[in-house]
Amino acid sequence: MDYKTKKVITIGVMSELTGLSERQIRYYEERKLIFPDRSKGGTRKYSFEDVETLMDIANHMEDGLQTHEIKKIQEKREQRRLPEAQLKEKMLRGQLNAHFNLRK
Amino acid sequence: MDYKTKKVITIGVMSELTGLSERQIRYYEERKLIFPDRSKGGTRKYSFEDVETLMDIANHMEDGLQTHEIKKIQEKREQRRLPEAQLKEKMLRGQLNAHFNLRK
DNA sequence: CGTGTAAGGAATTCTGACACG
DNA sequence: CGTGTAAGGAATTCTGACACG
Repeated sequence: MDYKTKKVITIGVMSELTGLSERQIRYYEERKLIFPDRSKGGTRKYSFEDVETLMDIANHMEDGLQTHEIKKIQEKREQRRLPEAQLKEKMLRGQLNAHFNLRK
Repeated sequence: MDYKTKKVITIGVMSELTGLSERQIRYYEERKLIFPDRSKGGTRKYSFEDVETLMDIANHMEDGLQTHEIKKIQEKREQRRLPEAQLKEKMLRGQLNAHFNLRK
């Protein structure tokens, strides 16, 4: 529906758009920083929003950050974007997970 | 720059987005109704604006119009979209072409 | 840790043509 | 006229691995 979030871009085009190598783009996916869709055949599909995310990642990498640090930043950004109710629910789930993980 | 006009979509995705076959999409290009970019390798790249254009074409085809009729409609639409100055210039060029074609 | 690369295979796309109508 | 299809080839993408560091 939305031009911004519709996943339609191949990794080759993404590479041109962001200046990153395909290797880098796939690696950031492995590190859970980017989440492409897949075609039936298995080829990755990205959105324009993903282009912005990748350029953001590229900037952070230039600053010498590690992928897990960038992941943290993304999570905080996501929290700030959430409404109150959802945020509380999310935090509660996190506490529950921590609780049960400790008891295991 | 613009999500709407940037050519980044492959023909396979276009086919899914519009419901048209790749054969149909290529044919409309042959009839000068749609103008994809090409990658270095030669694969077609479309924009979201092209998606809208194709769906418009699909509607006209359902109405039983022929491709050259749809082409005419596109040209009129393009004229309406042009500012005065450009329009006059365009018409003048057309007259000049007609003139020289006649004298050939 | 982050990225390049060669390897082999699979998915995707391309063109020109034949077919039908 | 508009579209399907089989054909052969080329471009694109995929994964897992080795390398460097």
